[in-house]
Amino acid sequence: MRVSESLVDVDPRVRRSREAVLAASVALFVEGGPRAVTVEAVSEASGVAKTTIYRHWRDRAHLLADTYRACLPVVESPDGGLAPEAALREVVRSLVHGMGQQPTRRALPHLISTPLDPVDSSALPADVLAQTFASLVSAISRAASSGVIPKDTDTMEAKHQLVGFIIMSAIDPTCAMDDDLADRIAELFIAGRQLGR
Amino acid sequence: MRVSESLVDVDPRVRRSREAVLAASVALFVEGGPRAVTVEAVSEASGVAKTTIYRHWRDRAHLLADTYRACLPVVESPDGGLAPEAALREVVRSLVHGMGQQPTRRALPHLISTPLDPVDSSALPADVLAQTFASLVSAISRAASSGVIPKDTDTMEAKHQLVGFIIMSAIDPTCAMDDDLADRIAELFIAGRQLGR
DNA sequence: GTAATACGCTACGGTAGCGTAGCATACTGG
DNA sequence: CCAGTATGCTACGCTACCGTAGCGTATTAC
Repeated sequence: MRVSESLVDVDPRVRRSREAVLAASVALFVEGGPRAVTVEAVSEASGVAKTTIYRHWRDRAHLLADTYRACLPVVESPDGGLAPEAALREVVRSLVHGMGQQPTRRALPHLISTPLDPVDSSALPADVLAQTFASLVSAISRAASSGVIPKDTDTMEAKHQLVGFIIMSAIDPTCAMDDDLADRIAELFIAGRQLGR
Repeated sequence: MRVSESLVDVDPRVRRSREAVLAASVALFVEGGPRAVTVEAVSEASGVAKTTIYRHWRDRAHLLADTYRACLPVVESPDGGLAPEAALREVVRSLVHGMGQQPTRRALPHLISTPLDPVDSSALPADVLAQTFASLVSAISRAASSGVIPKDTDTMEAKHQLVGFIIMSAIDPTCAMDDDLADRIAELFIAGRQLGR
């Protein structure tokens, strides 16, 4: 029917409720992980009645899935006109920036383990987290095929290397997630790949 | 009173029960995280009566803490006679090996997030995970002060770099956690540090 | 063999959370 | 102003899980 209906909820009451619920839900998830996201806790924290929550989400699993999504950063793909090396650096910057944002940063450990939870993963898209790193993977591939890093580079291994560095930094609350760090991560990665073996 | 009593349980019934419970508990934790470790589930999976479990562990939190510990790898410190670079490579090998072992490997995502859980972390020593990386940190420090990597290396940053690489590899079930990988991780790290900036 | 002890079993009481029903109230769009 | 609709509220029934009590049985050490 009308596609716009799901995007632009005309009734401001609906918009208000949804936003309040999701904000509270994210806050609870960040603070205490999936276990803290109970419908009753969300209701109390948001000021939205429990019954109203169930009018917008089929069950707790669907609410949790939306919460999970809301915690993930949006990593934009780099400008297609950029050279492979610059594009790689740009993606790393974007990733570091995204991972450094609240609530992503504090939710990160939970974001990693929640998809494995046999209860809480029920309605959770398994590839949402992987999707966050899609542009990084393609940037690595471009860098490899263009010779910025060795052509026989194992893309997945390189992904583990970069993502691991970024995530561990983000998990450490004392770590500044700025462009300096991003550039250093990219630099150490490229330098090691060029020299190593 | 007798210190030995807690270490050497003379009664084999006690030993049997404890081992059966912990084995089942670890299996449940690996499979479904802390949420799956319910006293009743452990009881059923182990064949040990619930009341017996409570005779050995004060409450669920203490059982979970032991389970958590049992999932962590033991990383031995490298031989003190080893040169800094060799020692670093050795620690990385040991870490990669330890993280590649079951049940550590599959439990890893849960091991990262559980300490942050306001419920399940109640009796969980916060530094147990960090302790696992203690020998790595000291190896990095030695490598830096001896000039294998730049002397002004940020130890914590280097730790994030190495631990992140290792953990992300371990989380990927398709990744072979062998000495080849360990050596490559160490090599890429050192090469990048020597050349980068 | 015998006393000590660990264990299994059943049955509790209590709590937290899920998801629903029904009805009254407040808000929104026209 | 009015009809439609979203919301709030109370009260449920249901399930899973925690932690305990009491008693009979089996295993162990001596």
